[in-house]
Amino acid sequence: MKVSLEKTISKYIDFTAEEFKSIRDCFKIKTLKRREILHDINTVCKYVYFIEEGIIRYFQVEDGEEVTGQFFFTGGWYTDLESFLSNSYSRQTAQAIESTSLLYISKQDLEKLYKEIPQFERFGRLMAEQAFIGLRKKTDNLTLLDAKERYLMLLRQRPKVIEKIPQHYIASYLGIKPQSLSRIRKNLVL
Amino acid sequence: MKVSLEKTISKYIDFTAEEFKSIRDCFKIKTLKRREILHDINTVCKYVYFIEEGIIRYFQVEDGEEVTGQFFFTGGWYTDLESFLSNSYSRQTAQAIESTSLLYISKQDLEKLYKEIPQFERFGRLMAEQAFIGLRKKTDNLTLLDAKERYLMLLRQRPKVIEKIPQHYIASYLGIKPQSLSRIRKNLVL
DNA sequence: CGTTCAGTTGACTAAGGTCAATTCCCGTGG
DNA sequence: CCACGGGAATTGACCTTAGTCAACTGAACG
Repeated sequence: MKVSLEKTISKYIDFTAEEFKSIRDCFKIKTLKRREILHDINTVCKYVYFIEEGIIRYFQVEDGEEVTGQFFFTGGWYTDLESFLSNSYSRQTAQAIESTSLLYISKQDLEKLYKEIPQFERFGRLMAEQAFIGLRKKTDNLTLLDAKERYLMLLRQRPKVIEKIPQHYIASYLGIKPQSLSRIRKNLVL
Repeated sequence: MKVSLEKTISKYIDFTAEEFKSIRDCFKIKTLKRREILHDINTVCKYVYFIEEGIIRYFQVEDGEEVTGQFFFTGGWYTDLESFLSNSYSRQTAQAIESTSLLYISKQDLEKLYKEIPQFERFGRLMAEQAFIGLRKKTDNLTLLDAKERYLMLLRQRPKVIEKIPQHYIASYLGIKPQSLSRIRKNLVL
């Protein structure tokens, strides 16, 4: 089921029907098939994407090997913030894990909303704060837990990742190799 | 040398002299001696701190062992964002590495500024965005590089950390043991 | 169907950890 | 100002966790 942009934003700020209209008018629609690329490494990420339905992952490549950084599900937001803010070339690739429908907004339009709708700046702040807190959770797990504990934490806190995502992507997200994840899972079952 | 709050904020937003007065009036002064605790684990972090001069680190404890998460220098900002925003008990401790003078603002006063000075909300957004990007750099290094590469990256990108911070804190920040860092440094010199 | 790629398993390797002894340095008290 | 005590850093020997390489199985898709 598609998630509504209006409902999602209204959880954070209040706005009138006209205000929402001018918000909604800034977003365009895009759909991706399974495995299609949303934006590629070495290009500037020019948009912020809202996931109406589907799953996006991003990954970086190190020594010829994909390292998955994060998974974003229905109702979530994706951008490469550094590339988006500074117009620098992105060092990550974003890809649909299953067929995905997105709404996306350009930097110009986002800045227009920041100016025109005072509380939208607040929305931007709240999103950035939540993104920071989410990333802190990932970093804390990486620095404080070993591989098995990280897997169990993911299982407990984000079971949807375990259900929906191919195991070799999960392995690289956890900072281990697919073989190691396979062994961890084997030892849990026995 | 102390860094000015006014100059620091004015890099991000414009404000009048009166507006800055009401900003400045929200901050109180605090000084810490070397090794003094700024805020402790299992307490709510009620303030955002601006470092006029000095160095703060925060650490978490796992299996009885301190794991340093980050170092903050003169001109930087510190808070436990998750604890601050949700009034939850902090899982980290912040401590002065050398004698440090701080300005700090409460949540009430910060929210007052967000309401009274429209562009201050923008300042909050920009700070949160920069915090996110900084944390991404740390996380990327942890997931993409091995211990030696992480040390070299730190040496290249933040030499001040290497100069000013005791080595066993740097080790845990890099996700390794002091003995391993000592060996990495030894191998570089030879 | 057959090809391809994900996942599993086994044998071995390597990066970094652990334990312990030693040296070094620096802050504190006499 | 100096001496000393204790934590920081170093080093060696050995261990553990996760990685590597390779073979095999299985499911999915064209």
